[in-house]
Amino acid sequence: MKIATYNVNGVNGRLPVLLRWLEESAPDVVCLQELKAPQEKFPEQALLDAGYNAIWHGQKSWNGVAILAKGHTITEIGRGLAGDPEDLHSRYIEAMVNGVHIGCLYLPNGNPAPGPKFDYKLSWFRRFTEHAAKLVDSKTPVILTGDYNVMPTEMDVYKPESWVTDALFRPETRAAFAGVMGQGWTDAIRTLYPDEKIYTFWDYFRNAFARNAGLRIDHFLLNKAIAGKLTGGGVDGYVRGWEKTSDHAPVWITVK
DNA sequence: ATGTCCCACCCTGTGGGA
Repeated sequence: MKIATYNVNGVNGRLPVLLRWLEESAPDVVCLQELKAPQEKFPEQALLDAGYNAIWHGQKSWNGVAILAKGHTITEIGRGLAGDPEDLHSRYIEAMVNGVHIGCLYLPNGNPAPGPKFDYKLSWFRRFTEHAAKLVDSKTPVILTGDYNVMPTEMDVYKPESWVTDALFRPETRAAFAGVMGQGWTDAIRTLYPDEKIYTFWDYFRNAFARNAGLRIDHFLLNKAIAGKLTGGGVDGYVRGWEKTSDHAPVWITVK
């Protein structure tokens, strides 16, 4: 089974890019982030025409997450994280697909830091960590994937020294990510490529993609029940070079 | 400090978020 994550940065603005990539990459399951579309403006029919069922949690202007699947039923488990009834952002949705528990997340960016947006990022991270704790030892295979807005280590940043005060790379953020990992999750892409620079995001500014000035911020976390079934993975970086493309590239893994 | 792209509204430009 091939499972992908893709921060599309506007599911309607990027629809031609999304459909072209789905056709070429043919993932079985896709987690999308940054739909930037209200619930009623999700392009359900275009995706059905491409062969993909979908569930989604939309929001006007910002955020928004979706799970797509080809040839499999998507059984929703829930949306949103427990622990803060005031949090109305659409940043989490989870479902069972083909016997795998799939969590699709869009962790807050958190800039500028410090400040209320950074506080929100860390509190969202705490709630996510509590949720992950309940899943790591499950006998059901669990994959938590999406835009974590964290570069876990210096290897994941083209120029670490210029990012140390950024919300995506501050010590508190990296510590929060390490806290989740400490529960026993496997970072699938880093496990497959322990020594390589792997990026999943390149800023629109300053010609970042051409310079390969990238960040690795889209991750797959595998629980113990599925970590041993990982067979491959990669970044569809060529998609980042297309016209009208997202600032993220799709990332995927295969599991047996 | 800058850069670029999305979305929504004040709606053919502007502002917020990333």
